[in-house]
Amino acid sequence: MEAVAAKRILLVEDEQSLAETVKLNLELEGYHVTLAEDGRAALKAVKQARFNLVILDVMLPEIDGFSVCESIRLVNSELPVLFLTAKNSAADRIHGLKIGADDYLSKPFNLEELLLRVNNLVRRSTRKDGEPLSEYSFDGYRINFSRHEAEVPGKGTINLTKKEAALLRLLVERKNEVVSREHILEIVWGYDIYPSTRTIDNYIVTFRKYFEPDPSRPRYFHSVRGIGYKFSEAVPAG
Amino acid sequence: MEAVAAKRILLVEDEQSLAETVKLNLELEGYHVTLAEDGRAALKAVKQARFNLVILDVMLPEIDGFSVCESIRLVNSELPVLFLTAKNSAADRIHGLKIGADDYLSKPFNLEELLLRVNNLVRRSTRKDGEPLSEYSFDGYRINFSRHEAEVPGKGTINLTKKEAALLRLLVERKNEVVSREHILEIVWGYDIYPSTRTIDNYIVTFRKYFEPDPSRPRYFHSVRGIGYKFSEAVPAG
DNA sequence: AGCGAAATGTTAATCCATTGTCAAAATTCC
DNA sequence: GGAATTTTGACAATGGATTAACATTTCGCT
Repeated sequence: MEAVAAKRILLVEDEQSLAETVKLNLELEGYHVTLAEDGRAALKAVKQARFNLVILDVMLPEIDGFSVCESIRLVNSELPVLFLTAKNSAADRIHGLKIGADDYLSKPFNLEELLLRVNNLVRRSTRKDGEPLSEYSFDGYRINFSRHEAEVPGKGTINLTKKEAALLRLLVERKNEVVSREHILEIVWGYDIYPSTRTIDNYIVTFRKYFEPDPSRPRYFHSVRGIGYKFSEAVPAG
Repeated sequence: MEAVAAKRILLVEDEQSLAETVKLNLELEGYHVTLAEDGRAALKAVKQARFNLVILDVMLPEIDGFSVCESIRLVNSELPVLFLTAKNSAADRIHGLKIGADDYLSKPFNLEELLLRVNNLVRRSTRKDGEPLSEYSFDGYRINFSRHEAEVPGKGTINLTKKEAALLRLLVERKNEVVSREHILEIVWGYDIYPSTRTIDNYIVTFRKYFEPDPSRPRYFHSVRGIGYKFSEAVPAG
């Protein structure tokens, strides 16, 4: 039985004592909490590490919480954001929700309520999607993830290694979507492992060798610069 | 192009006029709304049909909302539940959240806020694999942010780069509003990067090439002199 | 109206971070 | 210990982001 990795929360709050209280309580709930004291630090943190939730104060030095949320949303639409703020007019709440917040709690807040709402958001966002794919076919190729095999017309059967199978499955399960390098690391490698970014590319190279008729002009395994990779079933050749 | 099935909401509220108002507004948002006037009817409805969200009043004849929620949770732990109620003590909210509510809004509530929270809950819970979390369509164009693609009738599919996607998204999210150059720089580029303002124009040029039938006479990407840019869905041609 | 300044449109060229590639090193697994 | 697998590091190649330069439009001003 493997231990479940602690969910990670980015807490953005400049008020020292409040931040400490919240952090402590979240940690008691089993979360791993990173603290950022202003908007700039928050954006930096989001770029560098992977979080399951961001708790954002609105009134921050430097960059306000709303802007931080907007910036996050342009790049990452999945990451749940919870606003925690003294601004409590309906207009503020609506603004927050409109720019992509998932919840909005106003100060002074009840700690237990915060924890419950946090649990909700984290639970919802980390829920597994359906059955893991065990087999997948496209254009005559056939991949069997549980057996770690791939059949390639003309080439015969290829044995996939563990990591190959894991990464391939991830890309196929998210077919047509761009999967970010961060996400790949999170899922295939795990949170606290940081292999050099060359590592991922190497697997892509391998996949291209396996599946691409012309590896230098990929039809299936596309790279999206600055973000990650995308597996897509080929479109009819032009 | 397949039509997306309307999301289904079960609204449990005994107060006639309020129920009607909420129902109407949810329907305007494109939801299919079923109304139940008491807890018993609510439970029956949940058994008979599939819903994407339940909006529950707490004070109900026959069976109160809390009990309804608990019953639902015994059978279905996924179905999002939103409480909508006059009971607004912290204790009530906590109780609601504890027994499995996903959100808790107290009367009197702001209608827009309700709609936003409903959207949130439904969107997150109905996301299936491969379904984009964020897509935007207008006039036959289709922009898919999770794929970083735009479909243009007649031209096929265009790949969007990182910055293109970010800026496009910002403009689209603010459709019909003017977004200032300063704001664009802040949100898309960040706070310590100052590219020449020509840079933004270049992206606009690109967008016009992608989307405008006649790039020199923009219908979608308008510049507002001295301020910034505005994306607007085309109005009927004059 | 006509002029000039300022803002925006447009193109092409440059720069540089990201990715492709491969061989060698490190690690893991029998 | 030896084979398979994974990771790293060096270098090349690529393509997206940015800028510079020039064209055009807009708008205030007389």
